[in-house]
Amino acid sequence: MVKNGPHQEYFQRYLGRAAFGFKAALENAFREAGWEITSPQWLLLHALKQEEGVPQKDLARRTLKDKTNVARILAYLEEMDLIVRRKDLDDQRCYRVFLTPSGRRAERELTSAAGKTLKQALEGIPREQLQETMNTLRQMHHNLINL
Amino acid sequence: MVKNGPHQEYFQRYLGRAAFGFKAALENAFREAGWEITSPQWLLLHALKQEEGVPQKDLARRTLKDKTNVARILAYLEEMDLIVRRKDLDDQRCYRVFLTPSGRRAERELTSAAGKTLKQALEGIPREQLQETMNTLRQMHHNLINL
DNA sequence: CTATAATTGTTGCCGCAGCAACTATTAACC
DNA sequence: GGTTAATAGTTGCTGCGGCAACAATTATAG
Repeated sequence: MVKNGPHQEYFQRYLGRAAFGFKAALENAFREAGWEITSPQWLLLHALKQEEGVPQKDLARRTLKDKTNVARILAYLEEMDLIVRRKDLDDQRCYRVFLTPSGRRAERELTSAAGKTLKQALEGIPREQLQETMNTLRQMHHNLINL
Repeated sequence: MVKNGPHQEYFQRYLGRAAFGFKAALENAFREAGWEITSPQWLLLHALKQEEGVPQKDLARRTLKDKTNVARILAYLEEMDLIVRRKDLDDQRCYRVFLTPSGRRAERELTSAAGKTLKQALEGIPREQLQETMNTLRQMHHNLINL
């Protein structure tokens, strides 16, 4: 505790700054690409691209978001004509969510911009060090879920 | 891009989960310690402990928060009797923010709980790997600020 | 000394996020 | 078949976070 204390406090700070800074950089890149889209909105579009026609519940599970939240973000995306929600005829409780053509275009361009941003963020970091870092983050997440 | 793409996408996911999971674990630990305090609120208390009597502007800079946000969080903390704001007599524009006795006690107990939580989160991760990870996160943040 | 500019903090608006309570629909049980 | 339980989604409330506009105070320029 005495030996590790200071290191740990720095760790916490760096983790927060990296995560937060990346989110900001993402939204800047999106804006420069001509899309006024937030990072949570993009995450939903991205999840939707990988599995279209699913009910909101599944999107929530995939993106680790609250179902309430997913509903509201989808409402925004629907206003922007990036997605559509259609009632499932077999189960009238749930919607089936689809990308519109412009939603598909948005997802493609935004994902491309996100890829470039991530590449810039990781510039100058050796491959093995990156792998090591991912192991750390994964272990950390694993430690936290049983808590 | 083709070779690093998948790694990078995982990186992004792990970073988000680690940061997010830690925040949740923090607030659980706070609750178990008997304090209904959020992690941003604790960060402000912690910053205040290190430098008391400063105007809100300085707290905002130190915690990387918007001044608007600091004002609102301080309002909550003041309602809970953890801090007090007194007008600076020399410069009537700004307040001087102080911890109350129970605020000082809260900061001590919360910081202790946070230290334990961080220790648990980093359990089983070798020292050098942790150092390497911190270097990565620091480099990442550095890459991002000029963007 | 006065007019302008910079600063400190607040308010309003929007968006993300979690929780609890609610409606509507489907499933399960007897 | 009809009551009960489970599920999908929405609404309300609260708190974090950023941005723009604003009032009040101080600093600066002429």
